[in-house]
Amino acid sequence: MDGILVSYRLPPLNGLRAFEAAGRHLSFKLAAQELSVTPGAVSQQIKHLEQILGVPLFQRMPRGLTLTGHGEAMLPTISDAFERMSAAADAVARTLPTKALRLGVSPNLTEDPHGLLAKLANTEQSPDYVQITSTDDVANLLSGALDAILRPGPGPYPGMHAELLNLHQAFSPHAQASLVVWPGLAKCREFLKTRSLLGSPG
Amino acid sequence: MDGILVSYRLPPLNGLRAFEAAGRHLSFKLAAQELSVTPGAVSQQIKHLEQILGVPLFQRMPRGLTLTGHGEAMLPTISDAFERMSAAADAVARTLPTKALRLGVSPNLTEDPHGLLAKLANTEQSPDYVQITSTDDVANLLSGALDAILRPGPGPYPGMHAELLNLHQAFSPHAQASLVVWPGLAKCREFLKTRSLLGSPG
DNA sequence: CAGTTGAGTTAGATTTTCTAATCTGCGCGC
DNA sequence: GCGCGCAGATTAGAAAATCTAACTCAACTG
Repeated sequence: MDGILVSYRLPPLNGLRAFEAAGRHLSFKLAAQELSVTPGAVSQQIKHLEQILGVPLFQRMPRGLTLTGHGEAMLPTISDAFERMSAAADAVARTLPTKALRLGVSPNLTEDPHGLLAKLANTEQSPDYVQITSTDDVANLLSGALDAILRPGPGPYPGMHAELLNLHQAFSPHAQASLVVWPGLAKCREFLKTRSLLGSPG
Repeated sequence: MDGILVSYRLPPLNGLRAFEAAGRHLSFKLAAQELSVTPGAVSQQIKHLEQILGVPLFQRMPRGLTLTGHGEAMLPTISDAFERMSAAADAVARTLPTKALRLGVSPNLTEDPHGLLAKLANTEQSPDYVQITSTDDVANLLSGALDAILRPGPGPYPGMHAELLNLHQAFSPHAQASLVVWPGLAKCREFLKTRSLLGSPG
């Protein structure tokens, strides 16, 4: 009958996440891209958060965003808190979700005249520790469906570990490509082996 | 075509919330109580989180819980991050969600022989700044449906601002009651007025 | 002035999350 | 030693949160 339990008040966490991304980009559109949803979803989440808090966080202009004083006051702490959570979770999470590194390769790179992809996928040069999929979509990293992605060009990929490689036997039409992985996987054996199969640091 | 956007990886936030509460209480049941859900929901959320992270966070015994090494490593940082978020949001949130203080009064106190409740609710002594509901349920505070709750007995109400009052014209059968509010509302005008109407510091 | 861009809004679909009921294993008291 | 109670697991189905898709609006662009 006794022992009333309460804890600190917490606004909707997904709304906070949307706020944090939108505040960082100062754009609902970019935030939506980062979160792999539509801008409308971000708009709704943030509107909901603002209703709960009772204060507006953004000043909407027909084109672009500004943080209100409240938003500006809140953003650094929220960003920081998410970063800490992310770091804590990464430190604990199993480094490799499966026994093999699940690698997505950009379709632009699969026009492969030298068969490097095929080698990676099928020959003894590509043992069990790498699984290849033909995809370009960074969302696969975010969702955890893939561990790494190989894409032409240098990036940037803020928040991820990305290495620009000189591909060993050039994938046409690109000589260089970025190998992008979760930061936590940058030192894992499967990643290092795969990297050396693909090329050398550029 | 360019401008790939990624951010830090983040496990399911609601799962983290459940983990944090369960880790603090070392009990799914108490965590569920704190979060105003059933223990089954907590169990599911945490199982999901463990699947995403790829590591177990709790060691389940038929009776009671233990944190695994991973859980123990993660808990302090996660708790800390939630506290920071909560503080940042509280600092920014409007102190009073509506113009009136929405007060819940324990049904145990409504057997009110002296009509103080009625006075509060209906007479000129209770102006527009207080709205009374007959309820006991702390979940109404957590959900934001109410701003304050008056309950017999001393608490404790960890994380909330609670004041033990000697009720002015004793509510039967209790002479003392706790006025429990969100910490952010402890200094607001409507709260102070309502408190003085109810009683004096005990 | 037409075209583009970014944000708001809505209804309906989808997915997530919760509940309620049942099951399991262990400790405790009688 | 043997029910009884307690805490957690599990499930199907219900409920709620969230997302999308389509459209609107306002301002900047050339």
